[in-house]
Amino acid sequence: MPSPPTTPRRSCCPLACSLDILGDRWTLLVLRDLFRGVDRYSGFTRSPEGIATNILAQRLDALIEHGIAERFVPEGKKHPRYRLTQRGRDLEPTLRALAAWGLQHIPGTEARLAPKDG
Amino acid sequence: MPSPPTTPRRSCCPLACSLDILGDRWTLLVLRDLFRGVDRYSGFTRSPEGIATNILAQRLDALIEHGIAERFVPEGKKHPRYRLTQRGRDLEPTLRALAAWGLQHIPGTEARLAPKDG
DNA sequence: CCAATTTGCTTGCATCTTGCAAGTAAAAAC
DNA sequence: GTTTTTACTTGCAAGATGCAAGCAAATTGG
Repeated sequence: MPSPPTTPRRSCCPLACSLDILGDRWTLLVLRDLFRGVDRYSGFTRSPEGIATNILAQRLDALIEHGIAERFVPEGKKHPRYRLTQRGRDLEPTLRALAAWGLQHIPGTEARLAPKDG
Repeated sequence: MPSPPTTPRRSCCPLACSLDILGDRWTLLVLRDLFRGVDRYSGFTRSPEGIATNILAQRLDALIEHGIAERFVPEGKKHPRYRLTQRGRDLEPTLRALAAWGLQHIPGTEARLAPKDG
């Protein structure tokens, strides 16, 4: 469920609205990690970009609030895990398109997000 | 020609590098306008999101610096115009994917970027 | 079972980025 | 040739980000 718009939206343009949610330097990287199977807080912090923990906490909360990811606690454990929802998985084409562009146009980039399988 | 990385890149991940260039709330909206055929400074400011002029100038400069857009002056005119380069046009799949996601998942959004034609 | 380590955060603060409102000189329109 | 528009720049307040600590609960190791 997308809660009522937290950030007042700038327009009804779907691109603008998407950017209200995803348009910053970190959110899509957290998404990328989720796609790769990272599911624990400490996992995200180990990615090479080195996200600060306060930013990470904030981004995870926002992703959950927007229904893109969810928190869950595995049987018999206490530490929470994170996973994508369907809404989050639907962002795969976006991530692939962006990554493909980077790979093609930015020298020195290397593919990591698996081409077809995870 | 991509000039030597202006912003020190956070990693060699193509997604991260793309986000170093495009990952903010305005850049992709300027791109959207360019795709729609907006080619003048004042045109961008009339989009419903209402970009501030200092941000616009900054973003246009960055897009040009990264070879995504270019400035040109039409015959007999003095005021500059802007257009996408091939590198910029290659971002179309990304814009479409993001817009499609917004359209599908964010209530109250309306399509504008033409489905096939411009 | 108990000590040591890891995890999942929060807090504080300096710095960078945004947003808003004016201001301006050159260009274009009338 | 006077009015309007255009394409910016500047200044400043407010918000976001980055970094380093700090901390209690959870997990690991012996």
